[in-house]
Amino acid sequence: MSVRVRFAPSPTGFLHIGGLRTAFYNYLFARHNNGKFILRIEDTDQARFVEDAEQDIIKSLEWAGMTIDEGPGKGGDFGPYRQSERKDLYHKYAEQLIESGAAYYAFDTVEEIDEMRERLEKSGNPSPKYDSITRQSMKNSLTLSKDEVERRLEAGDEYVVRLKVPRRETVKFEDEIRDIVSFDTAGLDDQVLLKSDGMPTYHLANVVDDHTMEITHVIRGEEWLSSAPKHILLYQAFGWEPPVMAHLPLIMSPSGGKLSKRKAESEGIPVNTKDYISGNYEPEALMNFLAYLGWSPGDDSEIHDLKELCNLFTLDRVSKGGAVFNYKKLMWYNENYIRKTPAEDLEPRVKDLALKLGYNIKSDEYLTTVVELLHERVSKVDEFVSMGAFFFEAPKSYDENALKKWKDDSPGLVKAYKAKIEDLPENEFEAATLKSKLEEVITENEVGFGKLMMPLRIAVTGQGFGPDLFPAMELIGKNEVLERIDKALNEL
RNA sequence: GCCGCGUUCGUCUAGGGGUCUAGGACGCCGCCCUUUCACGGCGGUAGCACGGGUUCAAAUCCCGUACGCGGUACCA
Repeated sequence: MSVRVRFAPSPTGFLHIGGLRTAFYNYLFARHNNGKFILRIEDTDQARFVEDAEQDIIKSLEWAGMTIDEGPGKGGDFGPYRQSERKDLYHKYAEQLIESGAAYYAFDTVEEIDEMRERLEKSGNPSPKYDSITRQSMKNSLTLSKDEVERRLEAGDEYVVRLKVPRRETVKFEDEIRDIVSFDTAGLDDQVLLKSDGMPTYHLANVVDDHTMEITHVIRGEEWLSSAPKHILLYQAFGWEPPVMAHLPLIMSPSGGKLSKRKAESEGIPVNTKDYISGNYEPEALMNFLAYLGWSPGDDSEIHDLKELCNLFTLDRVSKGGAVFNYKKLMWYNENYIRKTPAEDLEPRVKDLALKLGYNIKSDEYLTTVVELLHERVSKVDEFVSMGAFFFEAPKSYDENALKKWKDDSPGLVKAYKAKIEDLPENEFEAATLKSKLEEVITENEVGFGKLMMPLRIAVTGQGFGPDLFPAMELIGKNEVLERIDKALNEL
């Protein structure tokens, strides 16, 4: 049977970085096995539904380099791919379960259940909320007479359909990543399958869809592991063969715990995929990094492109423990990808960014040189226009840290240097000459190279770091450089 | 509380009884290159959670403990 996997997010917000990784593992697995990668939108929670979320998910996957084989907007033989459009199916299967005795109608209101829960907790017997005893005291088709149930249904009373979880049974299954996992049904609630608004819960919809869509492998986050036995029970109740399960380790925050929106942001980690898009991260770098967060190919390699990752990825090499998001390593990947990218591919992107900031770009050649000078120094594309801002406009302020290098003798040295270069003809205002002039000044004044170098850099760029200064000055041009030196001399 | 899952350098990981005085990567530190900033090169720092077994031999297998994480909804 050919491999079919799905990424099944619920459209309750922007695609989270953890969701992106889950999608990616599914994608890699599909491609590795020549299978299909399916997107299914699990929009069964009306209350948390977010209008733009689906588009955000699709855009994010596309940006990350994943192509969807079947899904909303894409089509496929197993649609529709939005659960809200498959309501009839779930009802049909829920009824089937009721007929076979595997599920039942329940008429208790949310309030009544809360009350029951509270009472149980106070009685010091907090654990099973719906064991066979409790359930008998509640209003459902297990305890009510057939006529009464009939009457309530016809009267339009609100009801849910619950799975009748068998008691004192062990549910065992083999997880591709965790081996045998087993649960005792005593700890399982009689899960709601159909909500009173007529929508299915995740559990029903998920099982019905995975089966009807012929999903072969369910690869999802570890937060689903505890629900897996419920799903297994459902497959059994339907008489269906469950798909292979694989529960992925969670991505953790550096301070511990699941990488939540709040935590991530307070730690400076972008949490939504769209933040990586707008933050100008390299998708290949992010995906390479994400692939290695909970998986490794087993050798010492670190850098792989999408195609290689597809070739290398197998579930048996996924690790079990949670993986802490390491932002610095992400940046290392990003840097790597930028260096590998040819300058001419970077140029249009840098141009866009510069234009967005309202910078005036003298010429394409000018931009080419800017990119070349900074190529080995930036770790993210937007740094071409931040670290390299001085290529486009005179420094508006001077970096505080760098200013420590502006000493008492700095103005004198800078003045001396200015005197040496101000009479240079335009066509001799080039890197080698500028450098030799600087050498003259330092020997004449018997000071170290850095004594003049740093102040000069500060004057021209406003920073204490950056690209090779002499070619940079050459590019910026004589008039501008002299103006900047004057400005610094006046202000510092 | 209960249930489940996990635990190798600060972090991501390799390792599946002897080849482990535990390998790689990020980070950090140092040196070299560069009379500037980086890149790069070289080197260093640092880890098998703990306690019991099993075995001639355990990071590797078993059992406990601790700790972490997840779940415990008419949310996914």
